[in-house]
Amino acid sequence: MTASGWRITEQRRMLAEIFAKTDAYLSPKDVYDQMTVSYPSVSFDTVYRNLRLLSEMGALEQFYFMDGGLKFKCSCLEHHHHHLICMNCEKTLTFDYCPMDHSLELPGSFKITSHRFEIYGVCEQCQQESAT
Amino acid sequence: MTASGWRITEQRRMLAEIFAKTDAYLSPKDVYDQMTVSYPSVSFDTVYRNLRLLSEMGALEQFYFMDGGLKFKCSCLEHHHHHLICMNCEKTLTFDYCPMDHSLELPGSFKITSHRFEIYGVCEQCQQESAT
DNA sequence: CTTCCTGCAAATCGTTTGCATCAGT
DNA sequence: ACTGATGCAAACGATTTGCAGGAAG
Repeated sequence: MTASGWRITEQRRMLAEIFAKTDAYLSPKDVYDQMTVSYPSVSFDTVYRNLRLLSEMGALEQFYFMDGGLKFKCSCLEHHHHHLICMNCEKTLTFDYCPMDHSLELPGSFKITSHRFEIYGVCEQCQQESAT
Repeated sequence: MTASGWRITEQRRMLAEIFAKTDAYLSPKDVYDQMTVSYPSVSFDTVYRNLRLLSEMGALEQFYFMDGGLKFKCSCLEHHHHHLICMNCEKTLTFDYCPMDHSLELPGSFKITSHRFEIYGVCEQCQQESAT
């Protein structure tokens, strides 16, 4: 997976494992916190460097939340899709509906290059937990 | 406009004018730069304070771009709508289509609280200018 | 053994806060 | 005059950079 020209270090292997295990968006701090559990000596900048490296390689999706906070998520495989994002646990669910597939009536000759569509809310699990 | 309990200062009047004149998203720095032209002594924190104040009052829409950068825009009147955003000049066009009006097939019992839909590209004017 | 990666410390950027002074009412 | 707003400087959090030592190939 990381074997495309880059060295496989323990830190990178650990990073990959963390993202393989979750379908949530993680902030650099989330990742750092998880890393330090089993590897207390990692430094914050190594986390940053490797997150950036992995997202430039395309292994991670990088993304800024509603509140401007930076997050990363495993981008494994994946065709075009959008996300449901739980505001509580920040796990994501994907769905295939894309508003761009529909004939939007857009003002004049605007050249479209990209779009962004996300739905925010509370996932089933978090609803149950908060109901207790 | 600002007369709902707050003092009308020259800085605030100027802020309002800047936003009244444009339909672009402006970063705090954009605003600051425009303010200093005719009022060189404003401070950055006053800009921040008033931007925050005006968006809490609902006069400005606050928003984090694709790149995580904070932006503001006049929210005058306005019913529910979404934006076309020019990546070049950051002006915005609004349109009424909303993907949430359509029956999306979403996974299970996710409780939706909000959504975000934006289209990015290049506006007509910027296309013409770059064509020269 | 060489090169890349790491950890540390310091730099930077955007934003916020505390405080004394100044301006609006 | 009173109170809230401003400007300054310093604090702050998140992210980036330079550099010397350490590990992967």
